[in-house]
Amino acid sequence: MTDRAPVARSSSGYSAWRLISEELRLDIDGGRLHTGDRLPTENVLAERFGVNRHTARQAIAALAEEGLVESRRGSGTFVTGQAVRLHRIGLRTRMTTSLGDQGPSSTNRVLHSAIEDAPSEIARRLRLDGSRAIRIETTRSTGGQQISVSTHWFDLERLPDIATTLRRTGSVTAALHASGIDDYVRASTVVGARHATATESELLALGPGAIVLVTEALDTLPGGTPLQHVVTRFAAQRVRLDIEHPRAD
Amino acid sequence: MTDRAPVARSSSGYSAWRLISEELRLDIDGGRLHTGDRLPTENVLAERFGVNRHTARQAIAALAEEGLVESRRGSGTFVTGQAVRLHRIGLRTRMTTSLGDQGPSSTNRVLHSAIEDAPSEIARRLRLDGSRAIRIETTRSTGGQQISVSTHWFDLERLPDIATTLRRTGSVTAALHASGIDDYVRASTVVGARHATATESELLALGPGAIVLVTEALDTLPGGTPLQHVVTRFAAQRVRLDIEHPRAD
DNA sequence: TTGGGTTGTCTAGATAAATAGACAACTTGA
DNA sequence: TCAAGTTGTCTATTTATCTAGACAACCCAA
Repeated sequence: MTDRAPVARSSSGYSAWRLISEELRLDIDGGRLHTGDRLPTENVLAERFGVNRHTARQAIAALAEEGLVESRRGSGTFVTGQAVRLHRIGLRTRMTTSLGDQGPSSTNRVLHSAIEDAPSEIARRLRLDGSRAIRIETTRSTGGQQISVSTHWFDLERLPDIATTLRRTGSVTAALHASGIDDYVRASTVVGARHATATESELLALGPGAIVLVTEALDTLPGGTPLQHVVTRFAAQRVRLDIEHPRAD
Repeated sequence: MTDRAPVARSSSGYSAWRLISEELRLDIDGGRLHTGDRLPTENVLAERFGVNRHTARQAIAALAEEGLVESRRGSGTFVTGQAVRLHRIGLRTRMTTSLGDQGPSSTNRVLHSAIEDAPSEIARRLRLDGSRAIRIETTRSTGGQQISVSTHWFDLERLPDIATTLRRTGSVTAALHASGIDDYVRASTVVGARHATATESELLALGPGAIVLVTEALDTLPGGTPLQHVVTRFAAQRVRLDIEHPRAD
């Protein structure tokens, strides 16, 4: 249960109710408050965080709007539960399978594709040698919830049809298969976190200023030939990344 | 360079200048603005984000206070650069080595240790079977920058002296070695992201509302016997997690 | 040297967020 | 049934943030 110092709000750029709602969210998906539990009363929260009851109410209202809690007049505010999904990251990371066993009906959608010159860093990783690249923007949602948005980069010469097949199949694995690639592996993954941009907030149905987990990864053929550079932004409030540690048996 | 829609700030709980400074930070550590580059002028930024020049100034001031940019009267505001550190996560993840090759003088410090009943979920993962646990809070900093805070859980019966040896050596690996454990491996790692709590912000010298990357991991003996459950919160603005993908050769 | 463009600083006013208090509507358990 | 405790709603006030305009201090290139 939340039991921390009053919210420090000396002009941090964050309103008091936002800071409080984030603390409460922590208690909920940190496991200190379970589905069905009653939150502390508005008066208790107000006192605990050193704010007025109305401010505490606004924090609760924000969580209620997300469907995380539900207030009932006369009796209190209750955790309605939330599903944090696990996305597995490992040697054979594939979007389509990693979330599939948890949620129902999940869909990939291609938003946009274009032929461009890749930024130098990406061109280097894909070993483009001056050839152009295909950039594809996709989103993924499962169980009615937006999970992630991705930017994929492919070598235009090596995979000229990847955009159309990806648009048709909705799966990178299937699209690569259609291009004669039966297997690929994850060569590197770097994880960071930051605030969502306005565009990301819209695509992922997040409040502005919400947090995204950012993975930047390179997929290659088993031999090491680079295939895909992909940057994925996950809605941090809905996803945890589960990292695979293969045993060196 | 930032070229996005005006900041949507319809009572999001985030002030306009904070949203703008986060967008600018993105341009900087996303590689669109390099060290030495000049930011757009205050008037341009104000127009681009649809705010008053004073609001744009406040966004810049926040970045300047972090040392990310530097304003020079008459000529403009320039990126002073920033070091994002890579923390490697893999089968043999150890704090002491993973950041060591990048930065100079890095130190681990034990803040607190106590003998407690572990939360049920952690007790299960450590297979405590009713025995008590040792909880140890540590911080890590390198090159004068606070990197992370961790909460470690150990089995009291199995490792009764871990707190004192950890306090003396400053290294989990060394402390385990002193208890006769020469090797251990990372069994699982789950990564998430959220806003920092007030305590974390203080320990990591972050502004309130800053973001932490949270890893929750289990270390075991090579045979699978659980040793340590550890939750680490990294300052997201200073750290990226670099995930190891061992090749199945 | 000069003029245009940049950041720094000041004043004032408008808008939004937080505080303060009161009371109604409702639930629950004694 | 009743009393205590809870959330919902309203008004008013204070405080913080954002806007608006003006001008000084400074840099730099023509």
